[in-house]
Amino acid sequence: MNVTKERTAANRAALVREAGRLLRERGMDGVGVAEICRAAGLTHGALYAQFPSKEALAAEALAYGLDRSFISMTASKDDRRPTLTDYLDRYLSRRHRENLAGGCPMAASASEIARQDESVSLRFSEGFERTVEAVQAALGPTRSMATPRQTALATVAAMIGGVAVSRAVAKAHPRLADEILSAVRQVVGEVSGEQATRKAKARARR
Amino acid sequence: MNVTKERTAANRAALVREAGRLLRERGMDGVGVAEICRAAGLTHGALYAQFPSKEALAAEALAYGLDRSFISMTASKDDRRPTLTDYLDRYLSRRHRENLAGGCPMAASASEIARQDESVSLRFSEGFERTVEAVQAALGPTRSMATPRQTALATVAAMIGGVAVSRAVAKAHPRLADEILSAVRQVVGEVSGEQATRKAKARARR
DNA sequence: TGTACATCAGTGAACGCGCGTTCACTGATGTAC
DNA sequence: TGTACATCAGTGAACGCGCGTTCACTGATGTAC
Repeated sequence: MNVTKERTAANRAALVREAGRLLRERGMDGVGVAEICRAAGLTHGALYAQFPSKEALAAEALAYGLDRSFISMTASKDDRRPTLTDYLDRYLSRRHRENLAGGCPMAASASEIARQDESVSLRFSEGFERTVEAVQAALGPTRSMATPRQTALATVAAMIGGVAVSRAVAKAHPRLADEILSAVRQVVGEVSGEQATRKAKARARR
Repeated sequence: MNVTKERTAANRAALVREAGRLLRERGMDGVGVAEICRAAGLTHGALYAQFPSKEALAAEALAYGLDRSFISMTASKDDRRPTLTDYLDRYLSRRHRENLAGGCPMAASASEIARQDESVSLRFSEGFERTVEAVQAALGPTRSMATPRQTALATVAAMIGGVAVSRAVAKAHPRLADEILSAVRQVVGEVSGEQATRKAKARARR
């Protein structure tokens, strides 16, 4: 070896990290292995010492990105457990919308996953399920006929859809993009039994 | 010319139709101009007599697909105006999820639009706005703090997200895919003030 | 601890391939007379 | 109506290009003695 075990592990981590970033930003066919390897400080041939194919790297990058995004969404705030309000504020924010490269892979790639193979669908499913469970655990009391599970599933689907659609219209209609985020934020907050605060009521009036 | 004006118009229409179908199915980089032209019964060079580039064809195909999808969602049923229930049943159905090629382009391509240029974002925005207006016009009475506009925006975002996410998990977890569709169907129905029927109550219990 | 050598992560040239686009050409259509 | 000819949609070979992957090679690391 011309590198230590530590160096090898660091190189592999860099490949996964940079692949995730670039794939979220440009999509599976929008970025080549050469560029991913360059971003990780390697030449293109190096990839195949660690992964059997670009697709395998993409699957691992997706899993890693889902982990990071989940951790970031559920991270403590001021040393207290984050509430549903925190989840929604973080996810349905302009900041998240503008952070395609570093944001949630589900919002970045939702409609492309259906075209990848099953291993990618599996990683996506795991990330989605985990998020649904976290949201379900944070639900407040609702007057809905739906079960908590149904409410959580619909909430997460709406969050992902909200960010994806907001991004899709952002170039042509930035104001509509903001309107979508705040509408989903408001309606999902109500649906999921978020505690009604003065802030929430003010938001509704916007 | 070696074709009549009628033939030329028919060829152009076939290009737009087949491009839409293939692009929804495989994405912008998943299908080449040669295959699109072949599907339309032409050779690859013919495209450039009608469109300046593949991207221009894709933008027109998106607009055409949005029209078709909108017409199909808002089509009369048994000679009466479709209700919100009809919209939701049609959109959030297994049939729609499985019909990637012929379904709504917003669900098929949501997360890819953000990476295309502004002309594509503009077409998407128009289709989205039109759908939001149709849904808003069909809303029932709600007890929400949200405005009708906000409710409609969130409803359409959730519909798109629901179908996209359901497709993303379908390969690995078909049961979860069904669960997502019916959860979004149930919760969105309540949120948008759908008239509570015996059927809706039965759906809630599922 | 010192020496000999096997390992294998990483290099970079090369592979075949399909991509989007260009272009000289064809020939039936549509038009001018 | 009949004739001459300009038009231009469509053809198919060719273009340069970047893609994912392969492979012979390098050489410092890690290991066996």
